[in-house]
This record gives sequence, structure tokens and C-alpha cells, in this order.
Amino acid sequence: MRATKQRSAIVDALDSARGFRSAQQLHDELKRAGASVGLTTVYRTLQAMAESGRVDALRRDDGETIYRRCGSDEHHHHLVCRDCGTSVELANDEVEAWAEGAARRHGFTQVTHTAELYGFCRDCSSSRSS
Amino acid sequence: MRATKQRSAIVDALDSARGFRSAQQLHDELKRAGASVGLTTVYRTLQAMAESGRVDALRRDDGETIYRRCGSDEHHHHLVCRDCGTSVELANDEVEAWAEGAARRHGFTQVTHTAELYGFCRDCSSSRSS
DNA sequence: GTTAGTGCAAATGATTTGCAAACAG
DNA sequence: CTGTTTGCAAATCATTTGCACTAAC
Repeated sequence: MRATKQRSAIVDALDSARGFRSAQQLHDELKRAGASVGLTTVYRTLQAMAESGRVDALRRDDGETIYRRCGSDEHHHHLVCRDCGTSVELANDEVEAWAEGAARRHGFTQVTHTAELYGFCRDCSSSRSS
Repeated sequence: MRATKQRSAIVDALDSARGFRSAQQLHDELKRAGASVGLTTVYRTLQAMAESGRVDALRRDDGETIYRRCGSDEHHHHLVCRDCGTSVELANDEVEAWAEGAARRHGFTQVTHTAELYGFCRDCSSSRSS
């Protein structure tokens, strides 16, 4: 993968973001910041980075896929703010244990799971209540 | 909501299905079974039933939304077969407790969660190994 | 120079909506 | 009858792809 200015712009934007962003959001932010990066490139870059594990991708209930620069390579879950996208990584054993137990009890194999939490972070919930 | 033959056909198809089905799948099955129901109607009916809680909807990672006739009105999760769509309902407290605890620890409010398990059921994993 | 990367425009695929015709109560 | 419901076709929306063009190495 070559080093290009649009790729570093995308990575920078993701880094400075406090959490998850959709491809469209990132594209907007880049454009607003004056960087000239095509939406296509944003999609392609995020997709490539997600495949190679350098970002975390997850699909929201409304169908948009959101991405975030991910700290650990370990399997983990997220607590994502619906408003600002801030996220907290949750390394958790209870969920894995639950998943494995349920799979075994019902005779399922090769079980994977998705588990994400969505809410309003401290900052966003206080600004909403005003 | 009026009783129409297309609606009962959709409900019947969902009932006889062993698990989750997408709108497109249901439409195909209905057409194959000789029923004449428009894809639009399948979408509208499933959406209406999901809103009123009569079916359970969840979005797969590939973006398709799948539906299933749901036994309980209670909040619960699913163990879904990737191959045949069969699903098991899981009423579980561990996940809820984990979600609430994580939310509280990080100051998030109005937290909802998604947690679904995907794998191969006993039947499908044995037929795959052959 | 090659080859990978970019971006526009057109294509996709799931889902939604406009609207006139068909139907339930 | 009169308001719902239906279903086709066209519209959306996020995302992907074809392809000529540009930049990296």
C-alpha cells in the first residue's frame, strides 16, 4: 500500500476524531478542512484498513458502517455515543463466555458474535438535557 | 391493519420458516409457492409488524435486514444459523448486566445494546463437514 | 517508466415512495 | 361507498465499480 496524501489525510482525520465516523462523515470533515479527497477514496481506504485490521468497522442499525482507529488487536466491544461518536473499548469476558456457553448448549459451531452498546456520553447527555 | 390475503400469506410464510428470513427471501418463497405478493408489500408488512412488535428484526453484517416471528415480547437475543436461518431465542441477564454496568462505569445514559450470535446449527454443521 | 492510487460518473443492491388501480369492511 | 392496501415504476441511500488519468517508487 503506497503512501499518498489522501491516505494520510484520512488517517489523520480518523486519529483526531474522538470516536467512530462513517465514510461520509469523514469525507465531509476532510472537505471542510480543505483536503481534497474523493468519497470513493475514503471508502476504499477505510475498507482496506478494516481488512488489514488497522481500523475497527461496525455497522449501525440504520445501515451506515462506521470506522474507528483501534487501539488493540484483541477482540473487544464498544460503547458508542449516538451523538458525537465518541467510543470506549470494552474488553470483556462475560460476553464471550455467554456466547460460547449458549453456542455449546444449542449445538452450534463456529459461532461469532456482535455486541455493541449505544447511548449518550456524559457530555452529550448533559447538553441534551438543557 | 386490515386483513388481506397477502398479509396472511406473509405471516404464514414467516411462521412456517424455521428462523430468520429477509424480505427478499420471503418474497421469493411466496412467489415460488404460487402466492402473488409484491416485494413492496412484503417490505411494508414486515416493517409494520416489526414496529408493532409482532416480529423481530435484526440487521446482518452484510446489510440485509432479517425478520422472524417472535415468541416473547421480552427483550432477548438470538443465536442464528448462518446457513438455514434457524434461530434460538436467548433470554439472558448476563448481557444486560454487562451493558448496564459498562454504561454506568463510563457515564453513558440511555444505553441500548445489540448482541447477536451467528454460527452453524447442528444440522448445517454436519452437512457441511461431509 | 510501470504500477498502484485517485476520482468522476455510472452501476448496484437493499429498501422506500409516488400514485393509480383493487379491495376490505 | 370510502379509506386501506397493493404493486409497479421511479426514487433514495450507502456503497461499489469502470475507466481514464495522475502520482509513487
